[in-house]
Amino acid sequence: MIDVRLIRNDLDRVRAALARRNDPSVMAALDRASSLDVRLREILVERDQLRARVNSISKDVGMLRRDGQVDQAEALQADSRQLGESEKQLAGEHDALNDRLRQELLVIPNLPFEGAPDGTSDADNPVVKGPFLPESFPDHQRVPHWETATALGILDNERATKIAQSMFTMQRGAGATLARALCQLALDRNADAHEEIRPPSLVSTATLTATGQLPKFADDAFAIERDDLWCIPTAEVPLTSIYAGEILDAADLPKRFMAYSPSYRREAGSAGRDTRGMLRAHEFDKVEILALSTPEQAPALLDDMVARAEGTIQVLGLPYRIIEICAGDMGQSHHRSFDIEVYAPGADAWLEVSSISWFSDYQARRADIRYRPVDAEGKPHKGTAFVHTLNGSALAVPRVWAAIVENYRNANGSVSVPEALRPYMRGIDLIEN
RNA sequence: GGAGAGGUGCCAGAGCGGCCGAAUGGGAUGCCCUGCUAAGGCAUUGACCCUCCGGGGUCCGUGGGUUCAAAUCCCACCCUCUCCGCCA
Repeated sequence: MIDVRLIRNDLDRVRAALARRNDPSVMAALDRASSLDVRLREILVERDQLRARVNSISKDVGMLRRDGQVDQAEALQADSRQLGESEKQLAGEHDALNDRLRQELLVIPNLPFEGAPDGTSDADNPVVKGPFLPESFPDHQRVPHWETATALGILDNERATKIAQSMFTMQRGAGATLARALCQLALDRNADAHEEIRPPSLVSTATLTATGQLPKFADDAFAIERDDLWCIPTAEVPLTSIYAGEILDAADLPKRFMAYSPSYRREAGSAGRDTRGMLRAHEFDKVEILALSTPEQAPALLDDMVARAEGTIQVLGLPYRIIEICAGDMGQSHHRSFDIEVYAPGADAWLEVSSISWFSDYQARRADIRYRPVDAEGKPHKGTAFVHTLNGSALAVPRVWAAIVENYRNANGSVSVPEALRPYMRGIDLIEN
């Protein structure tokens, strides 16, 4: 969430920044938050003054009783009881207002990065690198991966649906091996700078709130209500909260993590879209990279993470482009965001295979992840500050899998295994019937 | 799942309902002493909120309650540890 003091001290700037998101409901929430904050502070001051009086009377009562002056003590107690009543009432009002303010703040999105492009939808996202495409695609690559893969026996979505539900997938044989090889490749390529984590795939409500999915996007997540747990929609969720509620040393930053994990999404708003093949599923595998950093370190880390995701796509030899997300199309928590898209000639579509984002201190404030800042000489400042968080997919398996099946399809219907994956394929370099 | 014990500051650990934001020890930092090292002396050492910058308030696992007053009493929940049960 954004800093309420920013709303208090520089409402115009916040309003201007959020206006770029092009969402009237956000502006309304901002106005409500602003006036709630004003009233909240009035009540806070009043409540604290009452508390101060109760505290000081109570001290006097204690002393009078010790000195045996029971009558005077009881008179003061009667006073204090009265004050206590009004204090209790004010405290209740304060807590109620505070809850309402927090609810408003939780749905107010992050301020977009000043340099992020303007725009209102994905149509306005500029291509900032590429596209890197071959001159043309032969006809044998113009076959959708679900046809090729089903024919080769490496994709069996019919049975996945029987076992679970629609929008679940199942890879078999070399297809399953290929999926796992992609994970292994992505992990190996990022192991130089990241600690590997195997996080929980089910998390608490607090954890899912920290990264921004709750309360606003509850319908997008699978809930295990009996146990008050949620299926993670991405490893970003547990990784971000590793240091929730903790204060880190500046010298330990950046902290960089990578994790393979399954990801679960209800895809509530996308029934019927991209339902074929591997393009959109309720469960998929992904390798995520993530950093906790100082504000100063964040921009360079963002570049580095984009370059890492791009490098993996390059080494797989897939056609791709990089787009920057415009202010009106950014996710709620995002400050600045880039997508890598791979071209799938069979489906004739650009597939988003990686999204790398900088969240400034938005998630860290929700998760309460702080650090002790230091000055130029390395001496600690007074106080603490929130870290910045960044994360992105190092590799999202299903869409890359799909793009490989389409781009590496041979004229006879077989699929070649990209060089970079062969070490992980138990000697399989051609997938055929 | 059953039985028991426990959750206090960076760590360990004390804490009678008021004199407790909290003893004591350790650690860390600064200064002093010391030829160097070891030892020693002194001091500092939590976070957060509001502020008319004088100050005021909150936090002893979390949330409620009792009381003029709660780390301390009561209730619920969470977590940790030990034993038993179950189990990949």
